Amino acid sequence: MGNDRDQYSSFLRSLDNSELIQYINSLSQSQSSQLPPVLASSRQQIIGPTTLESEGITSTPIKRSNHKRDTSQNASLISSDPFNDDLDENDISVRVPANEDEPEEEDNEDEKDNTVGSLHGFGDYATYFHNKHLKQQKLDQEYINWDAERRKTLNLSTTSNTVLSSTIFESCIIFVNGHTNPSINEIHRLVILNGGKFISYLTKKSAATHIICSRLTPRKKIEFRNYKIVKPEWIVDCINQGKLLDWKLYRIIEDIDYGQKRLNFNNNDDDDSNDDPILPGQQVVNDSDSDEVDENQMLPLTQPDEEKEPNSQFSLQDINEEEQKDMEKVFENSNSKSVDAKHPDFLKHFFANSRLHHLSVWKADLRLKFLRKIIKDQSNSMTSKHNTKKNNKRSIIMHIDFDCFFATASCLNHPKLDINKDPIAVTHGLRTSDIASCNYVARKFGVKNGMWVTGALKLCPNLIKLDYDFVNYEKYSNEFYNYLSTYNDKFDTIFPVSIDEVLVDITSYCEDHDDDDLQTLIADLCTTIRRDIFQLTKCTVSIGVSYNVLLAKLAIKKAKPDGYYFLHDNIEESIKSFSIKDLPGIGGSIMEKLSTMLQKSDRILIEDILSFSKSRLITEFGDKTGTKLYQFARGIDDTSIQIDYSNPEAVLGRKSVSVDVNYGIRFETFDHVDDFLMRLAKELYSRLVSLGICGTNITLRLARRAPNAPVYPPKYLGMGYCTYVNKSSRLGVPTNDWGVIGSELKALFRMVTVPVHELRGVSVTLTKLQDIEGLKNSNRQMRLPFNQIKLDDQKQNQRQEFSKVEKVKIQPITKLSPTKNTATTTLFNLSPSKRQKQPKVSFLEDVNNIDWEVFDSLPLSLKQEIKQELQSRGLVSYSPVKKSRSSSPIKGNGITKAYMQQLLPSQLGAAPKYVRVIDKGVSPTRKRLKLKSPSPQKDPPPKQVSFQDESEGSYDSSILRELPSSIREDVLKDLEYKKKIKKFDLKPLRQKFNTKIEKSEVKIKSINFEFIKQCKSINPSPIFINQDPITNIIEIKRDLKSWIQTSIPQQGPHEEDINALKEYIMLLLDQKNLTKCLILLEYIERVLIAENINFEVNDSVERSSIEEGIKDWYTSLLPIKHVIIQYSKDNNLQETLQ
DNA sequence: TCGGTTTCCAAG
DNA sequence: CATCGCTTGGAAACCGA
Ligand SMILES: Nc1ccn([C@H]2C[C@H](O)[C@@H](COP(=O)(O)OP(=O)(O)OP(=O)(O)O)O2)c(=O)n1
Ligand SMILES: [Mg+2]
Ligand SMILES: [Mg+2]
Repeated sequence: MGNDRDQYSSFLRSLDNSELIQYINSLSQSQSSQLPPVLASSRQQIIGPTTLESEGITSTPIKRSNHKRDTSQNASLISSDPFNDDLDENDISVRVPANEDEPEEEDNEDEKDNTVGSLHGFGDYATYFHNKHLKQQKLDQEYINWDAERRKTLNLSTTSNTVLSSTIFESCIIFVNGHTNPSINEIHRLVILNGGKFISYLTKKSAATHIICSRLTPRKKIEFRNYKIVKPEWIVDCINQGKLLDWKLYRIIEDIDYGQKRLNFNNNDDDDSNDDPILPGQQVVNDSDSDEVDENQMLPLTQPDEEKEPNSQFSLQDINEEEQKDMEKVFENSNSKSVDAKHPDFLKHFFANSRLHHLSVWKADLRLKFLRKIIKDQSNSMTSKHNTKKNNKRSIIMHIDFDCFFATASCLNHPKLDINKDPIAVTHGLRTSDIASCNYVARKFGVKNGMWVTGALKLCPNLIKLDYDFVNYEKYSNEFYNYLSTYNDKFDTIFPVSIDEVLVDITSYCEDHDDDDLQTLIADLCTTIRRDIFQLTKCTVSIGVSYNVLLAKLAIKKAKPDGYYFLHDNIEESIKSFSIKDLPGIGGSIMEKLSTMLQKSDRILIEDILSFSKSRLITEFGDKTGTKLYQFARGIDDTSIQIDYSNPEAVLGRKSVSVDVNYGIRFETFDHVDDFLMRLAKELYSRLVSLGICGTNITLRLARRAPNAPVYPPKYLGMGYCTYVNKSSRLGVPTNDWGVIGSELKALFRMVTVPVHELRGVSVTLTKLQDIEGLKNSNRQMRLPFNQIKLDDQKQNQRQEFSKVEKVKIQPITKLSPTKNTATTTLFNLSPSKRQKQPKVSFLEDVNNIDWEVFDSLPLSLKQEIKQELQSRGLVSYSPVKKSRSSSPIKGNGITKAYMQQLLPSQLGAAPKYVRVIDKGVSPTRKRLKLKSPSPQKDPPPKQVSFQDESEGSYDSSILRELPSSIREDVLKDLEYKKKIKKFDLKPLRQKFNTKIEKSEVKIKSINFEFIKQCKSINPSPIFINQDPITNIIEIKRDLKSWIQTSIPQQGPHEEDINALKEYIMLLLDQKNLTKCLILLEYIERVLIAENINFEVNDSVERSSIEEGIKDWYTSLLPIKHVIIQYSKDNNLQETLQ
């Protein structure tokens, strides 16, 4: 099936835009005669329940029966379809809902997937490919004939041309993969002119004899392992020498195969390692011990509860609130059994208890503080000591880290326990719960951080489990960092690594000290620091010191627990016995690979990899990783923690913001997912606001239950073993608007087609970040993009709301589909006899609209492919990348590179209030954390720092939408605003429209293979009469739409623009492309109507302006319509243009 | 070969 | 009952042209 899928996507790729649209259209057409029959047979998808489900509709029996009626109607309509077999099969597979009264069926999803998937397995595609294939062969033959003809007429001397007609490749079927030289078109030409067959798709039936390619990715290597794969030179040489040369001389694959091992290896990691720890040391624990285990673990477990109250020294209110919430939670739990991500407060609850979340937030906060300090220092004293530091001197790095931090800290809540004697671990649960930190007593048994409790208990049955105490962790850490800050003047850099660890550059501190001197100096320093921190926190830290970061980290390994170590002489020798895993950046994966390379199953030591050459390591691990391995093994590390003071943000500024949840993800319906995505968007929004940034790129990452993984993973509400899918989209403009983000996320989710019940994890990442300050500055000039975003957003929301709320409305559309289909069909046929007068509604149907309805009901596999294809062409409406690119006039301008979006003039008084409301509701977790923080560094950031200024930075389109209309009116009435649009955007758009026409002219010539173009020019053949040779109808539509949307508020289109459109239409008519004219015109009218609806709710002033614009549009269209009608009359065609 | 996107890995 | 498997960044792999 994977192969089939590849073929299908390459089929999709092979279509030009018009063809692709036609194809998608055809999926909804019961009697498309223009397109391969296979397409018509796909029509059955219309009736699937997916549309309803995917839009979150609880379908009513009435509606469903309507669907059924449609089905039978369609089936009977096309009973003459030559591919009736398929149809019957489809009809059989149509589920007869036994209990139509049940609005939601979860298994529905399953069934639909299976039946539709298998149904669509391949029969249909194969048929299509076959037809396509035949067509290609026919074209090839025609070209050969034409070429022969050409030679004859031109009396071409055969000697001057290496391309001779011959039969060299008579027995060959050639397929080209990827980029080649000569190009695929050239190879195509060469092959068919020399007797060979050329195929564009690798179907099973028409297996190629040879595959031509220059470079193979590992994956393709596996895919093509049964083919003869040769370099392009083979073709050229064969022709030059006039005979078929041995392909083996041109093979591209050496006999070595790396691919497989990696694959297996990847399958092995993850959960299994947790379940069955294969650890060195004491593993011999009998099951008979388990009785004791229970006793031991129950006893200490009760202790944390007794001592919960002492924590409440901070912000009593918060604690009380939290307890209240917890009570509610418990109450709700008892009712609904479980709190998973469906619960509205899940995020808050989850993050409040997630250690990893805390670690991440802490780390980010520390980094931010650090960055601010740097900036402050820099502006305070330009002649900083850092500039005078000697670079040639070897640096000295100190690594300070708390010993088993969580364990130690939690243990302080339990005076009866001895951290040095009792085996202690911090964890939530009893069995499949992670151990965040275990003390060194437990580690002697082989217990490790990150291990599951069950695994740890096997190693250390007496393990004592303690609760988390995030508040105290933070407190101790603050003591730690505050203490270190007293060394600010002495140390070069104090770089925060995490809540419990720092890297310190003490090069200057150690300056002017000889070796002996240096050792005592460092010993004193370490002793002092360790003593002081212990006094402050009652927690022990260890310190490692050496000449670079790598060695410092290795040194601390030796120092722990509760010690320090200065690794200074005989370095290469003394690091030999470290495990590979001790090297920073070398984890389980690399270690596994090394162990297979070395055929060594136990611990890999540094000395083991000294034998590998640098080049060997690079070929195995890649450029950087290989080099790093090689150098690390020799104690070499050029990682610097020195800050580039001229541009601190380059190193320290964050590059992405994300919200991940891979726990508790259990959804049944699309509604659940949509709601959750919205909540994620809001969470993201609140983080963005508090950071004062916006982002341009959004990525949705989904974890899906792996095929072989159990539905219920070992860990309660855990994710289990998963496969992952990423999908990203460029928003075109920076935003922090949760409405925009949420809509985009929903759209992305629909693209990746992970069944809702298989979902185990969701994460959202925003990248291409920009400071909100910078955006505000260019605000005035750049309102248009914002306007577009808003419209896009509205449109998307409208689609959702539309189907969700207004069931009545959706029904006519569904019912209309047969009617509309005939309308569309006539467009393609241009057959007057078939034409009938259509009600206006159906006439205004459009690919972008109908098809989404139909599209949503397609089988997931199909949907995915088509979506991908659409998006990769930038055709999908919810991926407005091209539009924003093309219509953004200031793009690329160095200073104002931030083009504006959501910011409104800051004199709008009411907005900030609104912002705060949103802010509060949206980010409770974060807020709470901040409040609780006993940090004394809460003072407002220095003026120089460009972050912050939350209240002002939060104008965005979601806010605009909900602003009182009076304010919105002010915005939209703003004359300057409109002028700007005219000035900055309309003209470029008009230019663009003109170039579009030019481009389409060019494209006509180059749209297919070169030989076809030649073929066409000599003999205007009818080959393409049914195809639309003019490029990119959707692109044009896209431009049309933005043109319409921007021009409506300006009381209609500019005259020149209309003229351009008219010329374009006439050009199309010249090419006898009435079809496209009609499509475009229909589209314009449809957009106008849609815009009309969009503004329906607005107040009267704005309303009248809009109406005026729309009216002007209709007026402006009249001449164009006239042109078309005239053309129709001239050609004896009736049209239904009104 | 190049640039954009997706996948993988690591760390705390 | 359980359990709270995040977040960021770098690098490799992939992919299309
Ligand atoms: N997989 C992990 C790793 C760490 N942590 C938390 C708990 C640790 O206490 C804290 C600090 O991480 P360290 O790597 O510093 O580990 P410890 O401080 O626990 O032990 P060590 O003595 O090795 O530093 O981060 C966690 O929750 N999960
Ligand atoms: Mg530690
Ligand atoms: Mg640490």
